[in-house]
Amino acid sequence: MAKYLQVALNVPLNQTFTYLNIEPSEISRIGCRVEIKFGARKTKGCVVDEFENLPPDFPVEESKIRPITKVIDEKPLLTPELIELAFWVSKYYICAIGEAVSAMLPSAKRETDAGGFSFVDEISSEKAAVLSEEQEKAVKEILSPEANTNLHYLYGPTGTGKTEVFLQCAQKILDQKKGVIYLVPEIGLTQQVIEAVVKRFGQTAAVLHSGLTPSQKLSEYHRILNREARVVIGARSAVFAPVPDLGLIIIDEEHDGSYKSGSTPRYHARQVAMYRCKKQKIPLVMGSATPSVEAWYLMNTKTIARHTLSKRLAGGKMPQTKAIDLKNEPADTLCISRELEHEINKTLAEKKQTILFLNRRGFTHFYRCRSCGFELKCKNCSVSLTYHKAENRLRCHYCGWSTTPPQQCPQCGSLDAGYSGFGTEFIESEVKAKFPNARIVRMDTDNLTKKGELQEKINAFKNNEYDIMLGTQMVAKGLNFPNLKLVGVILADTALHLPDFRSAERTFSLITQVAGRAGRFFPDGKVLVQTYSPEREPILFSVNNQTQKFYEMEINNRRMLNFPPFCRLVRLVFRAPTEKQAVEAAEGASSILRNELYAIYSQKISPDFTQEQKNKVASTEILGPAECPLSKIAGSFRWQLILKGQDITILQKAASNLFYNYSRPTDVYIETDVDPVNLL
DNA sequence: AGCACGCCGACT
DNA sequence: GTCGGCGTGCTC
Repeated sequence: MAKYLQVALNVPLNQTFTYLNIEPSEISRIGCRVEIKFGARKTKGCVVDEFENLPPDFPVEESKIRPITKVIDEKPLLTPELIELAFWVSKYYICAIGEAVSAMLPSAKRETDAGGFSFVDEISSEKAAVLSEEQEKAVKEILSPEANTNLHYLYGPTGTGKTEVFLQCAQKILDQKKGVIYLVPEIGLTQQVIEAVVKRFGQTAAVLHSGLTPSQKLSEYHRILNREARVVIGARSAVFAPVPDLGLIIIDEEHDGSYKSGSTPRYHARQVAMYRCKKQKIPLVMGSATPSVEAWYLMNTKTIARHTLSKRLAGGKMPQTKAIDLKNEPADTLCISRELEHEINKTLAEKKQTILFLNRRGFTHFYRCRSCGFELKCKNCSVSLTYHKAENRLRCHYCGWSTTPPQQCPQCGSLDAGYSGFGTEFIESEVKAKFPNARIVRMDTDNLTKKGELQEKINAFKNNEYDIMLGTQMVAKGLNFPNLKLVGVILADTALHLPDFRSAERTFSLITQVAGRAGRFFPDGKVLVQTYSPEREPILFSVNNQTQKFYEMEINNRRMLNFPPFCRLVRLVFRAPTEKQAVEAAEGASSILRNELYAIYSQKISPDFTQEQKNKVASTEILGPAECPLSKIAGSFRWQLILKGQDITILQKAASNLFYNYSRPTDVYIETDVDPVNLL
């Protein structure tokens, strides 16, 4: 047994700590949790390395090394593969190694989720369906050892049978005695996929979800480690499942935002999966009806192999989809247009169901012309400007540029222009007033804090206990209601106006996904999309089902404005109890970063850089400081800097030097976000 | 991040 | 004279 153990602790320090090993063991302790004394407190850590002799340049005196209190795990919880992955996560996402390790361990504090699942304990093995020609071909190509790439994408509209392809790929990997990780979005509405996996693989499956207690999760880890469970299904953090002899990772609904972690380490499960699969030389297969723009671009450049499913299996037609131009509605219209009202009444009369969808809460402060729909954007960044009432200015939250709100619309000259919007509560009252006899259920995250309530409401709606469901994001995902006939999007523009360069992508994806809910069971299913901007591409292309055209347009925009996938971003958020502190911290950091980049450029730090690399450093931009669009959260003021450049390693180097060496004032916190998914 | 140490103000 | 405010600094 090794004399010294290197222990990673869940503290924001970029180092490990050395302890004396006290418990003899035949096997290596790497990957085991240990209990230790750290300073004055008792805490837990994870062994990431072990050795017999201290290195000659060991930083502290040997007498200072304390023995561990005890070994928690007799057998390692993390394999050497995962320890290596933790070091990669720590370096790539700029977090302490201990923070990366604890994100992988079952005892990690529970990740937030909209609600837990409830599961059947009964195991009814379900047989594989017969594949269509398209599906057969996809399975074969994905698992082909001769494929040009290990990255695969299953692209196809709702109802074309992606799940069955995933399941059969998984089965073939199991037949090779290898394990599978199957990732699904975080939000509790993908229960159908989870049930399908559990039904297909029975005892061989392990489900990692947020409803599990730490001890339940630990027991699932043991089942995974001793090869009892070979298919692991779960949300984002399941990408770290310690599956021995991993053979495949599946990412369902790849476009979904919940694959990006919102707290340290801010990893993206897709990025982690890509790294893990590349290291293990195994395939990664993603799937969606609305791939992320990055993924689509990588398919175009053949970095990811595209496998298209085009045929609707159940025979259901795509629903009839139509945009309703709110500019043509009478002035006293609130949120339900005449046509939508008419269709809801028709659906109620047929005893069928309606879903009304509002794609975002809260964001009401954007400038829009109520005559032509024109909205003001930043001249530098091409994102929507946010109105600040106190100073009466419109401001860009990427670069800080600002302008006074025009009195009349710059495009059509109308005086009926300003800032506006509405939220779920308001719509609920209008729906209640308009359809007094309808049974209405509202679903948004505020409304569903209790665990299990979400699933109850879904089941109740499925059982026809309600006529109208009113909800945000969550109703867009993976739900199938046999009696659903009408889907109404209250205001498709709301996501468009988010001051974020991905707003077009999100708008397109949301409308397309919502539309996929209707018409799966009714040939005359209908989708009505209310908007002030029916001519805007994300809305136009989703309503007309012109997927290719949307991606072409959006990729061109990203290229012109130099946003991902044509550049890389690192975002730094400075949080402080007063605005002054946040601004000053961001300004201080900004000048340090400029010096940092100059030092890298002038080869003080990296004398081995080539001219090409130097050029990349020189073209790196620092945007801001600017106030975050969500300028105050839980009493903290938030300001941000955005690093933009061609080479992610340069951005990471500058950001990590800042993060670990900047002696920040007390009360100021820095959040580092590599490859941010949103900039709010 | 915690937790201790340490040096100044307002209480019994 | 003590209790306690949070600035600074260290943790194998």
